Amino acid sequence: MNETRWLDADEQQTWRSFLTATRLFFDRVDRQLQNGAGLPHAYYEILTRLSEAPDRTLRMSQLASTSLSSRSRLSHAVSRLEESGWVRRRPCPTDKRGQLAELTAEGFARLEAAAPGHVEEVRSSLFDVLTPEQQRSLREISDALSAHLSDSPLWPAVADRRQS
Amino acid sequence: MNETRWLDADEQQTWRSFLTATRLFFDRVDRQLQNGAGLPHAYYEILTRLSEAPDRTLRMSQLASTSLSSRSRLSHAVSRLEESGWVRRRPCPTDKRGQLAELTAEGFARLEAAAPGHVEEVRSSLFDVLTPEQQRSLREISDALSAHLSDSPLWPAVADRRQS
DNA sequence: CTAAACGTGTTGAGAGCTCAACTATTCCCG
DNA sequence: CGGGAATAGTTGAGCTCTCAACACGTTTAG
Repeated sequence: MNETRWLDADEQQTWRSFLTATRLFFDRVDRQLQNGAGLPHAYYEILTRLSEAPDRTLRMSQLASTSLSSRSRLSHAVSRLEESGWVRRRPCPTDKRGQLAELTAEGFARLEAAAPGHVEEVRSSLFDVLTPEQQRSLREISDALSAHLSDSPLWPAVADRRQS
Repeated sequence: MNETRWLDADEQQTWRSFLTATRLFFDRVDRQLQNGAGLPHAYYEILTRLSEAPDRTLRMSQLASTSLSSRSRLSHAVSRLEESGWVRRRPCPTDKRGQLAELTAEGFARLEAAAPGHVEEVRSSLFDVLTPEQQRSLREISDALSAHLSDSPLWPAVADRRQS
């Protein structure tokens, strides 16, 4: 291992501020959804991705990657969503290993009911706080990070993790 | 309730990209710490804040607010850290309700051992990916969000939550 | 001075997430 | 074709987090 490239004072500040901002922000989003719709944000995302898919149906693995979930997490989540009746599982006709997850009418209704409160929270806690210029910057920064992080695997490799 | 102010296409993109970036990034940070030091990031932060305090000691409530933790979470966390021997609890001399949390020598050593790997992850996954200009923007954006979010309470009010 | 309100910290139940192990199916290559 | 490797998804244990309820000390107002 080489010498550690420590953070200088400026970087420290940036890092802590970023940490604080994201924690506060996502806490609010999670909480709003939990209070307002009885749904954790991860579940809301799953329902959203399903709602946008053709036939409101996706393979589990597709759903896992688009909703940034591990397979395991998704599996647990869908089980719970199935118990609640928002999602239905069906075997995949073309691949006997596969499973399809389908958003039910009840699930869609639930999502529609939850959406306004959620969007309002995102708008008021994020967009309303930033200037248009800052919004553009945030977009660029996020794109850069996403691009970099999605194709640089952690360590050698991780077993049951993320995407296909 | 008023009409929902939905997100337009541009905002949608920004929002999703932000979501993706932060999820990927914090997943990596968490995982690096978990693998490299056997510590969740929240615990690392607690140890860090203690290490910076006078006598490496803080009141539980102080520690909760500086580490962005709820009281309850902190209480559980400190219990676990105490079992591991990284932290010690002592009654507060000036307020019989209070508790002081103190970082032990072992805890400090653990933190020192964990730090290089953690910093390297933050640097390579965050700072190395952004231009100096983007780093400045990120700082401004984060400051704006933090400022806004820390003094606008959620809903009417929330019981057992965050800071003093 | 006392009673109510408030502040500080803890606890236990319930939920979600991670990790590792496992089953079942499909792919690939000799 | 046959067998090993890769892929799809699930499961259960263990851990952390949240929420609500609680216990106890402190402050404040009548």
